[in-house]
Amino acid sequence: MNIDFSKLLIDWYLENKRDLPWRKTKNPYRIWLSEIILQQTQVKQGLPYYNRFLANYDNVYALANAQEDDIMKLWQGLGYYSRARNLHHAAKTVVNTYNGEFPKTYKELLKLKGVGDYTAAAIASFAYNEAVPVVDGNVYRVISRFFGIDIPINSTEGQKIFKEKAKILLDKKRPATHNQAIMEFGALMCKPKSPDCLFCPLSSDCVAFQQNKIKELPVKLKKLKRKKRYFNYLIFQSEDKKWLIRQRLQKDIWQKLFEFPLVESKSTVSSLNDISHELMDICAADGPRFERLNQETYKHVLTHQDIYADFWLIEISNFNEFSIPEDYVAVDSQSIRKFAIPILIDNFINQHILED
DNA sequence: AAGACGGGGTC
DNA sequence: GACCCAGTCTT
Repeated sequence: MNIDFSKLLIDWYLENKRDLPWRKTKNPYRIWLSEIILQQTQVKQGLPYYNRFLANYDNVYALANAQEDDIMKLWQGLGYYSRARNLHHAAKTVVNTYNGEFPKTYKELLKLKGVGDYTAAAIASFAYNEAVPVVDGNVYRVISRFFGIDIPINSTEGQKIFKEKAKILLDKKRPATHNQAIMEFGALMCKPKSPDCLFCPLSSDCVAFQQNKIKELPVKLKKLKRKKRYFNYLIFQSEDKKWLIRQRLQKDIWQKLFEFPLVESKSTVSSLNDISHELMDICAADGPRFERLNQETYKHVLTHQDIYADFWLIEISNFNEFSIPEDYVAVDSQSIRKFAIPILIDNFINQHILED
């Protein structure tokens, strides 16, 4: 049965697989890079980032020697920015601790920052053909449906059950191909919505298909408390059209990205009188002119929060007249492009050409 | 064991 | 609006 399952999967895979660059190499650096980028990210979204990273950082030494801010800039727009920070950290580990050679086993790979259970198994099997099963969202779905398992895939018990199952199913003779196959199968055939069961090579033995439970499986616990946050960005603009930005360093969203001076409020505010900021005290004590630049409040949706953002213009003669704290950087419409910024800010800049 | 962490795509 | 995506780390 295991052999049948894997053989059918692999036969299907060899006929139907997509042509993806990280499948053409055994280079652990490239495989690792692709796996980090593809965490919680669709191939279509990650592919251009993979190519850009490789064009800029051809090998682990180049990446380890890079400036973190440059890596963040290259990562801009991909989300889950801890991946980029951990990527850099792990690159330095490989260079400094492993003498530039990637660890060659699942167990050792697991020690790298940002490399968890899935990614360690992916690298170990793809690059070194180690017989360890990958268990990602696709694998959970395929196994859940094929065996008709309705234990929640994101429960502790579910994780254990599905990982055991994946291990039993693995074709130990060709783990790399098997792992690629089951994930590709989940991505292209056994999709979350409207899977192609009529063309599925496994449908005759698929419990979910036979019992008409495709729509019910897999089961997933949903526990998402969303909160609303209200951001008021202050665009301090000098007469020579420069703006102040600052890096986010607190333990919060967008860590290490840059943004305009920010005041968070309990709800949307109708004027700047309702908020205060250190820079307003420093630069604009005598009631400066200000206006709201955006017509509609921006709504930016994240996993755990909805952000409502307004942008306020505060015109200043010249930053040199004031003692601006050192963590602020003055940029113009060109130089701000060098900094990693959240997509929300990027959208705003693109929609409001604040130049002449 | 539960929360936090982005942005894009689909239905 | 709800769900999903080649998950991991922190608390």
